[in-house]
Amino acid sequence: MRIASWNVNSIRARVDYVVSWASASEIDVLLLQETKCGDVDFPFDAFAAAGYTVAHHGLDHYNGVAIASRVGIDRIHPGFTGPQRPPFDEPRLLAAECAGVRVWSVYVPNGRSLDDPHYRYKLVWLERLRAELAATDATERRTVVAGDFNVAPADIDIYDPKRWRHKTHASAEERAGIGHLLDLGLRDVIREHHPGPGVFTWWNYRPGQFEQNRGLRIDLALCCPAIADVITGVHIDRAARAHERPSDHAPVVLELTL
DNA sequence: ATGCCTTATTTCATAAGA
Repeated sequence: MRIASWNVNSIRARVDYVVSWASASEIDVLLLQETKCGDVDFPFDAFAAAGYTVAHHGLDHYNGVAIASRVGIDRIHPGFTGPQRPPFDEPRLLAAECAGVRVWSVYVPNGRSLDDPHYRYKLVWLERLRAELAATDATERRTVVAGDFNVAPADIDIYDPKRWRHKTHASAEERAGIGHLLDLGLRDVIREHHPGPGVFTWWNYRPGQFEQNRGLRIDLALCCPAIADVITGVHIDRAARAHERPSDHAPVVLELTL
């Protein structure tokens, strides 16, 4: 079974490539972030033509998350449990069950800068995600929580840590937010399978950044122990980032044997 | 010190991303 996660930076801008990539890569379950469209504008037909059923949670041209599956999908749950006051009602979280695995597509708020109100929002959002996962016994059942977490968990996840020392994505508070998710018992399987430096999932669009591998590892796949134990490979598909008119994120592919 | 690029919509400008 293959489960992938990809921040596509607008699904409508590159739906043909995303669907063809998923088919060619034999992805069974694809978690998408930043679809940047409302439900009525999501290109369901293009996915259906390739055999994927899609659950989408989007509102307008910001945020938006989806789960595309060719192995069935049910128990779809958008957002946090219960009514949410703005901005916690932004479409950034979607859970569903696919072939016996509970999958979560996650798009953590950016934070913008350490002195911006969005930074505090980001920290609270991460804590709410922790509470949501704890309430659903995420570590007790087959669970994959993947997406764009907008946090580089450690200095090794940044091409130039000094440059990011006082910026969002690298602060101790944000890293603690990720740490609390791991404290639940979830495991960072990208890092487990790729312990060395230079392992990134995002590169700035500016010229040369990708070519020189000046990136960040901010897309994560956090798995319960039962899933983490049966993962046979983790692949960050840099070819997709090298494609014409790409997303600024590369897809992360998990190969597992259930 | 700042912009570089890309997306979308309120388009020849702005907000947001990370």
